[in-house]
Amino acid sequence: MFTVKQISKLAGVTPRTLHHYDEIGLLKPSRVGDNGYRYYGKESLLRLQQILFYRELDMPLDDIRKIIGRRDYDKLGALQSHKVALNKKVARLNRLIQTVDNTINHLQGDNIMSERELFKAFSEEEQEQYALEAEQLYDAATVRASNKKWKSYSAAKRESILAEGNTIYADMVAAMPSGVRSRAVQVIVERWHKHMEYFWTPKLEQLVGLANGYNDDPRFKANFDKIHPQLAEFMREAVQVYVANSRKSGSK
Amino acid sequence: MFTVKQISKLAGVTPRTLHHYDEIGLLKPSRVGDNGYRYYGKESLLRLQQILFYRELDMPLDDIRKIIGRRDYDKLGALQSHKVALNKKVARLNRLIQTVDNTINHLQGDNIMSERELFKAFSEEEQEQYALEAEQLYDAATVRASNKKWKSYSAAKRESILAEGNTIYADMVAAMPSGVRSRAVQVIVERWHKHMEYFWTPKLEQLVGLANGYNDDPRFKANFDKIHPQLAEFMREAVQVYVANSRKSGSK
DNA sequence: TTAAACCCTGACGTGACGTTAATGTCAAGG
DNA sequence: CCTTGACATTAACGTCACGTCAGGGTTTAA
Repeated sequence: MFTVKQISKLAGVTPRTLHHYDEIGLLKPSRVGDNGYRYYGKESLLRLQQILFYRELDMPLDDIRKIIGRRDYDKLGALQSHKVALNKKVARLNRLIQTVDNTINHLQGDNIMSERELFKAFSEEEQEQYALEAEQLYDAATVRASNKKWKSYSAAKRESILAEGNTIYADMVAAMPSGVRSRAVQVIVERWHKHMEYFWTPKLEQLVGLANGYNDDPRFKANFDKIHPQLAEFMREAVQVYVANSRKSGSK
Repeated sequence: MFTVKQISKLAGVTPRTLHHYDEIGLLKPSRVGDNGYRYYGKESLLRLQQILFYRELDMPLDDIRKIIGRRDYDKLGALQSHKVALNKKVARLNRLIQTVDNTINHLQGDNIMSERELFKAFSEEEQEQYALEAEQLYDAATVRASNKKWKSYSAAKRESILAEGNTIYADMVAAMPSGVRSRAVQVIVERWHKHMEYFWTPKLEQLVGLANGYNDDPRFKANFDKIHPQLAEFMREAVQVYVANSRKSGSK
């Protein structure tokens, strides 16, 4: 059993916040002493953690109460979606950072920025339009086929394939400054294209969908962010250029 | 010249917000028509962008006004620090994501979590306490010496040193799952120790300070986060173990 | 037994707008 | 010229998540 002060220290909130949460019925103490003191148990801790996650995503306390108050409330599912939401926040912040960079260059006269560009990272919108596309790409059949191919390799082979992948992404990060259209980057995209065939043999258009998936699908995005916060986004643009070019030269 | 509605669409704020900013003298229109209409010019856009960046970092509007109102206000410098602050936010979110993962495992019974762990990503604290130490480490003399040594290398040599560094950090990320005390990690720390001598020859204790610097100094931290969001923190712990062990075996 | 450190309940304050109301302005089409 | 609809204005009260007193009781360690 913890007192308000103890909880407040643990969770980084003030006692007043706990009073407030009690008042509005969001987090009631497990037990109230005869002296009126609030005592919280371990379940309260877990519930408070959930509340803080939702609050982190700017949800009104009233809505939070409604959600975690439902008797069929699914803790695990909620945590999964917290992760997705937090990843989106990270993506947004990364776009903001990109905008800061652009603005710095803009002020130094190195590039020009339209009015829209100045703010495009702030306004949400224009996200998720690729969601359907990605959904379609990662359908059950594709995933099954891809898994099968992967499992057919020896452990050593798998190691070396993963290593090759890491090298490609590392090279890509190194080449980022030269821009998505640069020869250097496009050569790496080609290596990446070849590399993908260890998993499945994508058609040219599917490459774009795959690169979109790197951005939209949290499973991938998180891993890419570890390498470089702008890598997924950069890859998407680079692959678009690559596919556009390949089509031109390939179809004549 | 833009009207309130136009600005609001561009920047993703409501007209009411612009009214409010006018009221409190944070962002006044470039011109007010005879009809009382507010008209904003391009300078206003840039100023609004700055305001939104500060707001993104949860700064009170009153403070924002004071800062950008100063006549020696440095736009570029501000943007630089926006970047640092945004990167800190990203790092925090990554820690939160890590906590979500841990909690998921915890609920599935795969690991146990202390009360502190449940919340450690929320509470800020335990950042920056090494600030002084780091300050001391990066004093002018050290930095000068380090720069001098670095400049004495040929361009090719520098390239290869940087590459070696990248390899070490990549290997470190790969070895993270085995824990800070594992043989694998400690061997890599030793390689890192050797590697550092290209820059200067740190005394054993200074290694700890250096690794702390990776966490505390935003210049380094941002770069480490690009490789892996927990790398800087992991290095700090690993180096502490390394130094403790070296002292034991070295001094007998 | 006394001080320090904790607890309680009101109740009002605050910051950044949202919302509503009542009213004026402008551009386009009939 | 007149209407209509989308814009603009000011004024003023509402909201949300607490912060901040004020006034008073309780617990613990010296």
